[in-house]
Amino acid sequence: MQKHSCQNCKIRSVAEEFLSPEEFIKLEANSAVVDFKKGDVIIRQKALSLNVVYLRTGLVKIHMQGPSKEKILRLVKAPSYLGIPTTFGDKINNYSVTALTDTTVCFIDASFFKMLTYGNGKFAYEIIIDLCKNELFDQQRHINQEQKQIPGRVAETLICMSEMLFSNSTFSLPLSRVELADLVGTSRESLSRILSQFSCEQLIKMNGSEIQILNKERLEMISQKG
DNA sequence: GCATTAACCACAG
DNA sequence: CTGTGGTTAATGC
Repeated sequence: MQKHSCQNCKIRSVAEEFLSPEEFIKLEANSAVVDFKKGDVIIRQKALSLNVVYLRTGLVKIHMQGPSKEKILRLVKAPSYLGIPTTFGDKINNYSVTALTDTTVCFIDASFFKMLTYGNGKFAYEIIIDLCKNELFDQQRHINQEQKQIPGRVAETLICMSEMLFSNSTFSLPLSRVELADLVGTSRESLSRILSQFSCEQLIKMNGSEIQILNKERLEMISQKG
């Protein structure tokens, strides 16, 4: 186990700004830093949940095995808490979290994390803010996926990745085609076709996992009208 | 009916 | 693993 100091941590969460020195000492005693490699499962669906995770560095996918196929719910980049809903809301994890890059996380004992929220309103408030933002984001994406056609969903996903994840019009897809399809909510084949279609129309440039957005305006139009 | 959309299958690189 | 072509089912005009 890595040695760590929570109070001196350079990537503390917003909520942690409201912790007292005593709480930091307790947090330190109730948490552990762990490194994961790309592809490692950090939180496993159907496993007992005994901790909350704080993603310190790296990128992960939150995904869920549905009745028929796998669904990627959301990509999350550090820093962020992971697994709060499933730890507070159920004993058993409702979803998995898998590393898309090498990552460093902090496991925090669930009952201790609950104690923190009982005793520190400002800490809890920041956690709630975070959860609410995520819920709004999920609702928005859910309704978009429900009501847009596949080109619109793909365009939206590409723009979202470019803006929210990489802040760059050129980026390296952290997902395979199958995973991207699971994120967009379509088949691998349909996704593949849409991408090559976008590429033909000079909306994007693509080789392998490298994507460059060439015509964002047009992509946004496609995203809008679904 | 006819056109469009998207999933499923098969196969090739 | 990924791209493409053919086929099929559902939906809308």
